[in-house]
Amino acid sequence: MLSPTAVSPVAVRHANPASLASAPVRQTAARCSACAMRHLCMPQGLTSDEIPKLEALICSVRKVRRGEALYRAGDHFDNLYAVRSGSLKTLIVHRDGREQITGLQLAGEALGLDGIANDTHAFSAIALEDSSICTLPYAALKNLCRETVTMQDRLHRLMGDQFNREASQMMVLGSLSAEERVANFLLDVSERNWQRGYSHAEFHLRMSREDMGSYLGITLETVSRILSRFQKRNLIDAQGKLIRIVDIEGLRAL
Amino acid sequence: MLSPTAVSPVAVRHANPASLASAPVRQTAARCSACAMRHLCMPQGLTSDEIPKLEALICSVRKVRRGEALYRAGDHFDNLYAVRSGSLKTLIVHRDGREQITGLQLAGEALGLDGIANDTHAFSAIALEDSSICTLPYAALKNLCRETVTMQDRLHRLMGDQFNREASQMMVLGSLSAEERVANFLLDVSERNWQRGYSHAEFHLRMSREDMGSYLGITLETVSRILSRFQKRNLIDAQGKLIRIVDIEGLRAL
DNA sequence: CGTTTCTTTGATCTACTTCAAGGGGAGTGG
DNA sequence: CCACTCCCCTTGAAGTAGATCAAAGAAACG
Repeated sequence: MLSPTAVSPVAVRHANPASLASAPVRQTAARCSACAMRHLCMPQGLTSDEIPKLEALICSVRKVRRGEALYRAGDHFDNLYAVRSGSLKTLIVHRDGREQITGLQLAGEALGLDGIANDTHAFSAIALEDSSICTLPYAALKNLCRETVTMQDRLHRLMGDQFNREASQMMVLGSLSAEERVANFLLDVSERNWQRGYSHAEFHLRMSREDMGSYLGITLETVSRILSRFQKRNLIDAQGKLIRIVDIEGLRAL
Repeated sequence: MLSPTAVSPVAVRHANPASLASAPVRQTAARCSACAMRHLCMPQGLTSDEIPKLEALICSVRKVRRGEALYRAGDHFDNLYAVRSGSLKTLIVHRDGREQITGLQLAGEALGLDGIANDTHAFSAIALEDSSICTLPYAALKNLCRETVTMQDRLHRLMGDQFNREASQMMVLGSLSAEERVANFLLDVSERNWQRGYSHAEFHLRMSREDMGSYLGITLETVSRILSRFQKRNLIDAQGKLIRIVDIEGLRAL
C-alpha cells in the first residue's frame, strides 16, 4: 500500500487521514454497509465488549444537500462527524468576506475538529454534493476515551493527523508553484480515494475551479489553465469535474 | 483582555494559544517561577489532589542552544514540550530541500504535537535562541487524561487550538497580500507576547527575515521592504530584530 | 577585530492576477 | 423532449505584486 508520503511531494506523513479508526483498509471501506462510522471506529484493536459502547455513541445519520451547511462558523460545537457518503468542503470566512477553503472531506473522512478548542466551530462545513453524515457526540466520545485506551489513542491520532494534514497544506501554500500545487492536490485526492476503496485513477472532484483555487491559494483561471496544460501534456484527462489521472509519475515529477 | 480575534485579521478564534492550561493569565505568567509548565498546567480547575500528579509528570528541563534542534523530523515521538524560556521555530523539510516554517513558539507555548499522528515527528523544532524546555512524557500524560476530565479537556483544547492556529495560517498564506501577512504576523506575536505578560508593543523577534518570509510564504527581501515601508508610515519602529509597534490600529487596518 | 551572516535597497523580470468575452453543461420549465 | 437560463469553465490579453538578481551596509559572533 502506498503511503500518502509517497504520493504527496509534501513531506508530512499522514498515518490515517481517516478518522476515529486506524486506516480503514481498502477492502473494509469497499464493503462498507450501513454506516461508515461502524467500520471507521471498529477496526483492529477494540475488544468485543468495547464495540457496543462505541456503536451506542453513533446517534444519528444526517443528510445534507448540496450547498447546505453541516455546521457554520460560530455554531456551538457538540459533535464530530464522519462522511458516510458524498463530500464536503470546510472553509474560514474572513471578516472582509474573503473565504479560504481549508479542506476537502471525502467519504470515510472525519470533520468537526475545528470546534474543539472553543466549543464553537471555527470553520463552516458545506456539502459539495448531497451527502450523508454520521454524528458522534463529542461529550460521549470523551467519556469513552477515558475508559478505553484504544479509543483515546484513536482520537488522538485523528487529531494529530488532521494537524499534520494542515501543516502539509501550509507547505503547499507557502512554498509550491501553482503547477506544483495543482499536481499535489490531484495526487492527494487520488490517494485518498484509493485508500477508501475507490479508483486511484479516476474520480469526480465536486469542488468548483474556484473552490480548488481558494484551497490552493490561486485563482480559478490559473487552476483551469493548469488543468488544460496538464491535459495537453497527457498527464491527466479532465472533463469538467471528472478527472482521470493518466500519468501519475509525471504528476509526481513536477 | 483583547481576544486574539480582535488582533488578527484572520477570523479563527484561538482560545488559549498556550498549552496544557487554560490561558495562563497575564499575572500568572509574569511571576512565573521555576518552570513555566507548573503554571501552565496548574491553573483553574484542577483539584488539589490532581496537582501533584501533574507535577510528577514533568520529568526534566532541557536546554537547547540557539540553532540546535529540540527534535527533528523523523525522530521518535515521546514527549510534548513547553517552552520555559526562549523561543523556537518548527519547520517541515520538503524532499527537494525547500523548507517551510510552520510555526513560532514563544515562552509559555507548547510544541511537539506533530508527533502524535505517527509516533514520529513530522516537524523539526529549532531553537531561535538559547532556550529551556519542559518535557512532558506523552504516555504518562495520556494516562493522566484518562483519570482526570480536566486534564483530558485541557489536552484536547491544546490540540484543537493548534489546529485552529494552523488553519488561521492557511488563510494567511492562501488569501492575504504580502503586506497583510506581515502586519498580521506582527500583531499575532504582539498579542501572544502580551498574553504571557510581556510587552504588547515591543519585543525581540528572533526569527531572521528569511524565517519570517518562509513562514509567511514570501521572500526575505519582501519582508524587509515591507518592514521598511511600515516604518516610513510610522506603523512600527524596527531596529533589526527589536520590533516596536507604534500604531497598532494602523496595522490592524491593513 | 576581523569574518561571517543578516539586512536593506535598487533594478529587472516573470508568474500569476485581473479583466474580458465566448462556450458548454446541467438543471428547469414549458 | 426541447429550449432557456444560469452557472461554471476556458481562453486570451494586459497589468502587477512579488520574485530574482545584485551589491553594499550593518549586526552578530568567535
